[in-house]
Amino acid sequence: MPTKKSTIYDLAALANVSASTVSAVLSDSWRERRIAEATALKIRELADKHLYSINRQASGLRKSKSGLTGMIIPQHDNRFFSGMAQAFERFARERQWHPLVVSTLRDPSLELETVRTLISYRVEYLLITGATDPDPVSKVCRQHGVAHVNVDLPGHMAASVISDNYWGAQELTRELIQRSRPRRGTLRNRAYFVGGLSTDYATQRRIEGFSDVVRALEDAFSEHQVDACGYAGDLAEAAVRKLYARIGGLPKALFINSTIALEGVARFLKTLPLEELNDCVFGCYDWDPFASMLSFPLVMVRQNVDGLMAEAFRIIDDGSYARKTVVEIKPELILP
Amino acid sequence: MPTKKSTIYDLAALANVSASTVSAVLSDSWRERRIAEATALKIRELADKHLYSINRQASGLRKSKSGLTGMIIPQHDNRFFSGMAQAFERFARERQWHPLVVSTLRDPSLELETVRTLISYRVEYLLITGATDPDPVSKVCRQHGVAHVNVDLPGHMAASVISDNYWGAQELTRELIQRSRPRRGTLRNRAYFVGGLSTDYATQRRIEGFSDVVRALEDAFSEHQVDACGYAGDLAEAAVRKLYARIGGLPKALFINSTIALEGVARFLKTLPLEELNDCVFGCYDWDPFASMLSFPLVMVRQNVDGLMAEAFRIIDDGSYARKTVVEIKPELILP
DNA sequence: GTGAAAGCGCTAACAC
DNA sequence: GTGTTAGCGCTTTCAC
Repeated sequence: MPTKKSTIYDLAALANVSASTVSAVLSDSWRERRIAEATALKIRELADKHLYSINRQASGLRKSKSGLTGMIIPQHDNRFFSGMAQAFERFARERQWHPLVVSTLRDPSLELETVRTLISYRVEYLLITGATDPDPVSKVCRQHGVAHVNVDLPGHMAASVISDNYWGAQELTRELIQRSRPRRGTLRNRAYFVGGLSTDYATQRRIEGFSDVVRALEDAFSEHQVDACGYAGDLAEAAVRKLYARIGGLPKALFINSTIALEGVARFLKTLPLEELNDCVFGCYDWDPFASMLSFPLVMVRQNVDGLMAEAFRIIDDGSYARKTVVEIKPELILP
Repeated sequence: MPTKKSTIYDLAALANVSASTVSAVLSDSWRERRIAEATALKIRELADKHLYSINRQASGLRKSKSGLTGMIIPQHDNRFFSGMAQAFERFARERQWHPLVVSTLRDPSLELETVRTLISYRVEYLLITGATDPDPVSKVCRQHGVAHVNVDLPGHMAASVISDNYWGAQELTRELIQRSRPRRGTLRNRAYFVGGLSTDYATQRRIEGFSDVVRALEDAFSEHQVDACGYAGDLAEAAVRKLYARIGGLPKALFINSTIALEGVARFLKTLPLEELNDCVFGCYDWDPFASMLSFPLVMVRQNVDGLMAEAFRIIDDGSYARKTVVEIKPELILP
């Protein structure tokens, strides 16, 4: 078992050729160099026999290319972002790039640090996905000439590909209101929005979509119909409990802004009798296979993970990443 | 905006010192070299001003170290593996290693190819997680002297850290049988196992745990109580539908071998009246927050992601990865 | 306290 | 058809 790694020089010595010949054979430039078939074969054999593995640190250094392409995401353990990671790998592999996915835990300083690290490894492209603070990250990338695209959350310094949150929220709200039945009591005869953070761009757009549709289809809209209580399940649970107490029961429709919020809401709903649940229409922005099987009917919005990635790669492919465009990709409504 | 990257030579020229001085200042060996505080400060300033970013291809090449540590997983978009990825990153960061997570799609040839690529980038450690065929991968790692541990699925050529599937299946089965109520009809008065692949080590162990407990607590056990129909939801759905037809209703207890199988089973169960569901006890090996909120009560097994990773890193830390030990980590039973 | 120089493993221009 | 050579950007030994 050879413990010391073999290099092209070792192979060159064994084959009685020079290192450049070995290099040419082992990359794919050997046809142009018109190297003898026999020489090539011999070198290939030796490489196999001696378990040669190219040192990409060396070849990357020499070529000023790493072959690496990176993506940062907030977290791996999340349906949406792990789906994005999966799609990212597929698109990267199609292009023979080596994908690197790293999570940055919604921490702006970790986002920056991670991107700096990726740059020090000389990644050639970078997808900034769901970054809390995309612009400083973008700045670092630009300064180092790294092609990059913002995904999911838009920035002001590079092209962005995001979900069409406004449209998705409008569709969901329309569906909820159409499915709902009139209720006694002004307060309960309304649609309500719960979850997310109003500092968050995506949440803002969804609230806009929600309120615009409510204003259009119903007689009135009040600020009290929106509670951007945060993303955590516990917060959403508390928010809905409070709402229930305030308006004296469930409203006719409830827009829940993320599956994580839905987890909390569902915990509260489990404490209520079934008849009450069947009198309210629930909607969730984001999709989960099990959520669609809960005991109450639920309209869900599924983001177009593939569409987002395809567009991000299209932008990188055609070199338009420096243009500060924002492309919005429509999500899909999933009926119960 | 400086488009050309600056090197230690550029900084050296600007600071009127040599490249080796810059290098010492920018790594952390400058105290030992007793470099003047003033020199160090000046160099730091220049580095910041000129956006210096170390070239890790070069430094790695020189030091024969990459600072990289890799993990392969079957897929990102899976609760268990994405949880593993998240934990992996945490443990790697604690050690100042740079984590690389790549998915290999349960494809043995992609597993090999990916590991070869990671090795060509000179990763220093490797976690082989859920690999379909761990031994060839292990072989490549050994040949190149890369420290590695099998995780989730065991191999024969390196240390392995896996879930205690036998124990978990026993616990789950015991719980199911204890919670179940006797049924009329021999066939329906039994516990059944559905999902997974019998070629898969984890499934085998779970079937052993299941059948051993059934034999111990019930009068009899038959091969017909087990249907390792595959992992896909559709297959599990069909399997349960067939079982339902064969035994004339739901059994008294059902062991579902993965959340993905549960998705399919739940689709079938939704077509049945609630009373029928409440007469059967359901168990799922693997955990999902929404699954625990389905309309029928469900006992779940949650694998100890943190425990698995902690053990894998312990093995790497203490250098015992070459010993072919198999460590089993107990999962946790989640009652409805 | 700092500089000079060698070399990590590879590629590519040029030579013959 | 293949060899020679000069770096890519960094670290580290040795020198003073």
